Amino acid sequence: MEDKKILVIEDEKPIADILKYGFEKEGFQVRCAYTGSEGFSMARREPPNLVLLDWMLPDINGVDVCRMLTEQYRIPIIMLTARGTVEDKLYGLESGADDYITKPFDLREVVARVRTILRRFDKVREASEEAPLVCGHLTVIEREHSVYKHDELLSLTPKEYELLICFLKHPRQVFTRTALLDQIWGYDFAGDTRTVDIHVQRIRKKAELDGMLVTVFGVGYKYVPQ
Amino acid sequence: MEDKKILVIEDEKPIADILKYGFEKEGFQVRCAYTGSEGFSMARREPPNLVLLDWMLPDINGVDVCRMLTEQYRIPIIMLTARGTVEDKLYGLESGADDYITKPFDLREVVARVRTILRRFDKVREASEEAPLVCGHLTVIEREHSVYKHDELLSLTPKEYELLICFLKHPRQVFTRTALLDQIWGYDFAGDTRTVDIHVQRIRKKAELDGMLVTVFGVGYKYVPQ
DNA sequence: AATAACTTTGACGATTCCTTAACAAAATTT
DNA sequence: AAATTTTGTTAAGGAATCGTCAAAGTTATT
Repeated sequence: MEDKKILVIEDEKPIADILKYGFEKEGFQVRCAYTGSEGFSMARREPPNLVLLDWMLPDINGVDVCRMLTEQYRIPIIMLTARGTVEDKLYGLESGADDYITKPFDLREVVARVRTILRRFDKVREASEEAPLVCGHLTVIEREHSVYKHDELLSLTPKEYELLICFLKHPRQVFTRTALLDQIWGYDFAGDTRTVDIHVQRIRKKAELDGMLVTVFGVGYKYVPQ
Repeated sequence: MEDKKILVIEDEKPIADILKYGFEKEGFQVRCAYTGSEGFSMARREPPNLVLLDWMLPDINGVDVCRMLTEQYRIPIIMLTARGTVEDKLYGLESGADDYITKPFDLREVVARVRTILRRFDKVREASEEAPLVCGHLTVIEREHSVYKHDELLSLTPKEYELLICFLKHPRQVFTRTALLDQIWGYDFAGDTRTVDIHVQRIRKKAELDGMLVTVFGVGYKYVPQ
């Protein structure tokens, strides 16, 4: 399901337990810390995807933990606060938290907000960060719209590029010619399905995918790594 | 782009218009209903992929509409509520809504949540369809159009593949040759029924199904596991 | 407007697959 | 037990699909 890691920093064990239970039920991996320093070291040892941070902690102020975390890592943080004044909330947000939730909270609301924030971060990372797609001797950097074959930049036409990406992103999945036409050319394409063949051949040559871009006789094509 | 259908049930026309505008800009198909009963009948006539449902409606309570919808169809619902208490939120969620959004809302957040929920629903549907079909020493992954015999990929022709799938999906059921011709070759096939025999023999060899793909003398063939 | 780049089509050979025919083997009936 | 029907097996011609090339058509660029 999901495999995002959540770190809960909360000194009231019952609340920490509720959060742990609720998020694990939704498929998250959860670890709990009961003091600020403990939480900080856990975050450093194994950076989670998101931190749920209590405002009031026995040793360090939650806001300070938040600052420490955001200074070193770019991990999204949600602050848990007792029902407070607007000033408190502003203070929390200024310290670097991405959202805040007031106690008592609705567990499903917390999960929903966590999902929203994680998704936002994924989007940002997809767009800005280099998450190259490496498939054997091919490396795709979508941000650059470029494909490298052993460090050599391939010059692909638009259709070739989209087709290749589609195959590389869905290894082993069979695509019929009409499915590829629908997906890449658009649902209103009226031409011959043999058009796909031609592009597949060109990709095979340019990207040296002869044995890996496999013909499934009578069905279509699929990309089989290795 | 996307071709998901959204149904907005909201009596305040300005809000419905904003939602319609926002989602259509993102490529969704949007239809609006201004009363609960109207919305219910629209959902029944042409089931949307997701419903945005106002909590306060002139004729029926939003929660009741939600119940009516979730009882009959498995359509995800997002409740739109005025800023309410935790109890209200819980009430809404318990009535079967998948998420709730408090007014005034940020249009982009609404779109984001809708996307999240639609994606989650797609995942669930995909997962149930994509579960590999395991039959003794054979494993079928339809998405890949591949059949494994003890981790060895079999190379099957189109007719062989379709025949095998048909047998594996209906264990112990007898198929006459004409039934198989109708189903796999098509109702307009004019050839000899012996064609089926040939393919059955080839499947027996390739998939090592000698004792399991059984001849029912004078009738046809059936697959008997074990 | 002219050029270049890309996409699409048509044709033809190569490959794979399907079907038929013929005969042997097995099961059922006479 | 012989005859008849049904099924298993093999081989080969024919049909469908695919790979490839060249060229025409389209779109973008200069």
